[in-house]
Amino acid sequence: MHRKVMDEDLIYLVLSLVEEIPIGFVSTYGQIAALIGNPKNARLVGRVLSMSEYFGKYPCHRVVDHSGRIAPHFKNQKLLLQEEGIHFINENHVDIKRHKWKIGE
DNA sequence: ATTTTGACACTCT
DNA sequence: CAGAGTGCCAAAA
Repeated sequence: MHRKVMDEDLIYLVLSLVEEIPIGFVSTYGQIAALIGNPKNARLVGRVLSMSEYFGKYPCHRVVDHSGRIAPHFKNQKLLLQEEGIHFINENHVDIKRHKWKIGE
């Protein structure tokens, strides 16, 4: 029988997708949200990622917002991305047009 | 129960 | 892209 997706399932879904983002690419909260079937709830993805360290190590630094802006209060993110070859157009925006991850590449 | 807050997105300007 | 305005949803106050 069908039951509503609960937080733990959600966390699993989000993190398993984040884990699939290849080195050198970035995804967005909205993209992940759409992939888990909640296109309207990108904020939920951000909430999960904010607690992701508790569940293990995931490449959560490869998730940015729709304009390419990196997460506030996550100072290591820029360095981690640059180490993977991501180009920045300014202090806190990656070149998302160039690096956005498309499923199936 | 109502308001505020936050790792967001979309549409215009 | 930057800013402002509006929509969204869940957790915290």
